[in-house]
Amino acid sequence: MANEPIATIDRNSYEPVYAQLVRILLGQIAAGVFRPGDRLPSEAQLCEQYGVSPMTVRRAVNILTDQGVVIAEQGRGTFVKPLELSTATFDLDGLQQLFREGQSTVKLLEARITTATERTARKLAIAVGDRTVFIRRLIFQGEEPMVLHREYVIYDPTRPLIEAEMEVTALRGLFSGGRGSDLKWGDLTIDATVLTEEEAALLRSEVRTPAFRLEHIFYDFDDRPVSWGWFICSGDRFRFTATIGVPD
Amino acid sequence: MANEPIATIDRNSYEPVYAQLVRILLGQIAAGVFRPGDRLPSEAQLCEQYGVSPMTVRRAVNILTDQGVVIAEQGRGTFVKPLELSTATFDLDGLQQLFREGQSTVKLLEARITTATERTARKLAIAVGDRTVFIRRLIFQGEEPMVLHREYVIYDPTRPLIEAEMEVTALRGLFSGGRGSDLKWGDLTIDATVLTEEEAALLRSEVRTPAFRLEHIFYDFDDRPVSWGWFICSGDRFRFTATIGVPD
DNA sequence: ATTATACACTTATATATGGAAGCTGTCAAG
DNA sequence: CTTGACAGCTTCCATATATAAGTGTATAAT
Repeated sequence: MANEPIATIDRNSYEPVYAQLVRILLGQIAAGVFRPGDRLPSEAQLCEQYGVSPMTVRRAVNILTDQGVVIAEQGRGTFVKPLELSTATFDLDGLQQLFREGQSTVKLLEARITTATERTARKLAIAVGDRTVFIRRLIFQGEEPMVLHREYVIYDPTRPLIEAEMEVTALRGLFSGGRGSDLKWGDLTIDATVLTEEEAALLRSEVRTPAFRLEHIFYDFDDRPVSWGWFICSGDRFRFTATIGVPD
Repeated sequence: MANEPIATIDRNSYEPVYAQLVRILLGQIAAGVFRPGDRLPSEAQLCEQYGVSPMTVRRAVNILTDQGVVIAEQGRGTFVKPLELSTATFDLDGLQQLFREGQSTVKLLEARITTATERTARKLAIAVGDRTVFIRRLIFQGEEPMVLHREYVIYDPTRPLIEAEMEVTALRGLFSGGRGSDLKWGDLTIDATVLTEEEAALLRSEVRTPAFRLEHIFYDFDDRPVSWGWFICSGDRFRFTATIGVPD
């Protein structure tokens, strides 16, 4: 009767019991009731304290575990994890918001068939001289040019990919998951770079402004590259953020 | 008898049944058996096909769901998600590897007590002129300087934080989760920048080389900032990578 | 023709139960 | 003092069962 928890489970809530338990435990960790290194109450204790079944407690603890908030050691207990920089994950929400709600417009600067250079051929796993489609787009937010996009797509007359890719909505589809394309997976890398003269002019910025270069290669279900390209984002208009630990 | 799965559950394996099921389903998605937009077999069908209980199937499907590979719609079915750029998450593994296995050494360049400037005071939520500890470190990989670190820590005589922070192992602790510090959470942002003259000299690189600036603020359990600082990583030695979709 | 109901099928949640595996301390035998 | 067996705790895994809730279709009533 000593450890009566302050928060209780609301059986009439729409929020499932296991989710309530996750929320309660997260709140206690955030409030400092359980600190890094501390042991959480055992699952049996949690069952009794909150009046729920073992499987429900297990589910809640599992969620905390693969959220990286706690670590469970068999035979010893469940412990609150200390801060780890390496758990930080940066996502592309900032970039994605660009393509929401029609606040952005895509202007097609160029789209033509070219022959692959040595570099392009290597990236796309084709032969030098093979034909590719080169696309250049500029993404505006209102009147402001925000992102420049260059992309090489393998030229394949049997596929209607070219026409689809050239549509202004193609980019949006990539971000918000539109049509089920025949792309299986992709590799992304972020590099630090500076704007070239051409890029600075298009983005209405100064030459040599620090910028991000988000490179992407997409593969089809035969694991063959389909497209290679990159986004150029001026560094004074973009940043990536992450939060580690358990904020309020 | 039509849909006998090729892979089966190994009851004698150390790998739990639910994990085996996750691996099997991921493999089938990667192999193109189930393509974006397709409906997975219903949970009841999976139960029968693999001879496992509903709860086990549920657990496997749940894992796929919060891995973002599939999306489950109540009453309709579970569907394979198409590629989404926004699901890409970049982690700091590259940076973390720096601190593994003693391959890196930390050289303390400077550590002295200063008074907060306007900018520092704002970041640390203190008054201008309050005392802080300024730390400058250089992280080497072998003979090569890789990362420059600057940090302002609130000066608090009651806490032995200063001595702890000044140890060369302090950085490693932050990355690999050493001692359970009294830090509750932190904010991280990545900016694009270029090396200043001082930074270029220390990192043995050219001035104005593109670089990443990883800024961090850590808070204690009273939600008050404890330290503010940033890492400078030359762009030709660092990049962030991510993979989306289901590769082999 | 339109609307309402019923039914089949789906995922979502929660309970009760049993056992396996790992850690830790105690206690007795050597 | 050391070693080994054992009990009691922990998390981990899997099953069987029941209820709830969303979706779509077929059917019956209006």
